[in-house]
Amino acid sequence: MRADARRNYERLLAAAEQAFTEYGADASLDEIARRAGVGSGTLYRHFPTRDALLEAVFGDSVERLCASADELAATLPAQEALVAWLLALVRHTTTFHGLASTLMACSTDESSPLYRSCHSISATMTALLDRAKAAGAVREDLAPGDLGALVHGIAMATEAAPGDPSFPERMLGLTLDGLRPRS
Amino acid sequence: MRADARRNYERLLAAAEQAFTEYGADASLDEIARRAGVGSGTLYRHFPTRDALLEAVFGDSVERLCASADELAATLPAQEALVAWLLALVRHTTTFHGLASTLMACSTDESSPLYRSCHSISATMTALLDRAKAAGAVREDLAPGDLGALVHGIAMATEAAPGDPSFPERMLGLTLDGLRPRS
DNA sequence: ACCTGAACACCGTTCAAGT
DNA sequence: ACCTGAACACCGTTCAAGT
Repeated sequence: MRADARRNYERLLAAAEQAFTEYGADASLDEIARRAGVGSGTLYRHFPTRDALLEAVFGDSVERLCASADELAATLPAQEALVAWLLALVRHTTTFHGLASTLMACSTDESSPLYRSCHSISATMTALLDRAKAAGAVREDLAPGDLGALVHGIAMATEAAPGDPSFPERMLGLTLDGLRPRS
Repeated sequence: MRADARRNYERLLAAAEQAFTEYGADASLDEIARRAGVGSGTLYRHFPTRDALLEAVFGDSVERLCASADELAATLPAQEALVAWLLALVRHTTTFHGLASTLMACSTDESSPLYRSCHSISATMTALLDRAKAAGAVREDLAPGDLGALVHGIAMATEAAPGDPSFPERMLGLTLDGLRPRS
């Protein structure tokens, strides 16, 4: 990549992260280009869609989040590892408004730039869930997709209930209790 | 109200219901005015905000939904009445895309035209919840606001998972199990 | 090869001019 | 009293013109 192109790419990424944090996932793309000191066409050249830009901004951190599951699995009992990772997932997908619903929407669309991130998330969750099932901590008949939907629902509810830092933990606690095997 | 004003009001209401169903809660207001055969200024005269229009379109059905709780409470055991009504609530708030998050956002904003509907919903839910607690079917420490958040989360997840009619019921089932008192 | 910014089609909202 | 539709400020996206 040419030097000026690379510089513009980096500037766009920084401006996008700032704008997404400030205004949410539907921040104005024009505003992002303006903040980066770049023509709007340049933004579209580097990132053809909003999802491509979101993926560039957040893809790495999603991969790190998924990688962290190995450590949790190695140090914690199955059930605690699952809960801890799901909490981290909710905190991560609520770093800015609208990210949770965006990730939810692309989970079935293989052509989306965010599909890779969605897939990593669901694969990681499934692995932790299987381990929790094997340990008898979660009922066998729980479909990974259903757990994913519940967690995304909690993430979206969290976005609507700001100012209560313990909210995600409490919601996850209430929900996870319902996933225990019947005694 | 003048005869032509009333006619325009009715036309706007019909066009809005159609557009909301077709395009979701963020349907173009301009398009709604056009469908109603009315200038855009007329729409704003009758409904100063999008929320005012949403309230006019859906307020009555929310009141009917809340009124139906009495019948459920009279004919069903406490736990079943709660579950049945929550399912009806989810089905109602997912009649078109974006309604659930709109209702969620206005639950704390007393100045919103939708606040009345929000309040009716939470009051009805609290009554059914208290009855379920009294019957020993739900744990005493469950805050009504937390149950509301979970249900809204399920509604938003439902919007993102179309084509599975049993989805809301399954999600509610999973969640409600977790709300049982510990044995 | 890459960038710029004008151009286009849209949207929400307001308001002067009409009846 | 009520309505209309032009006007304004925005937005996403494209593309001819520049370097």
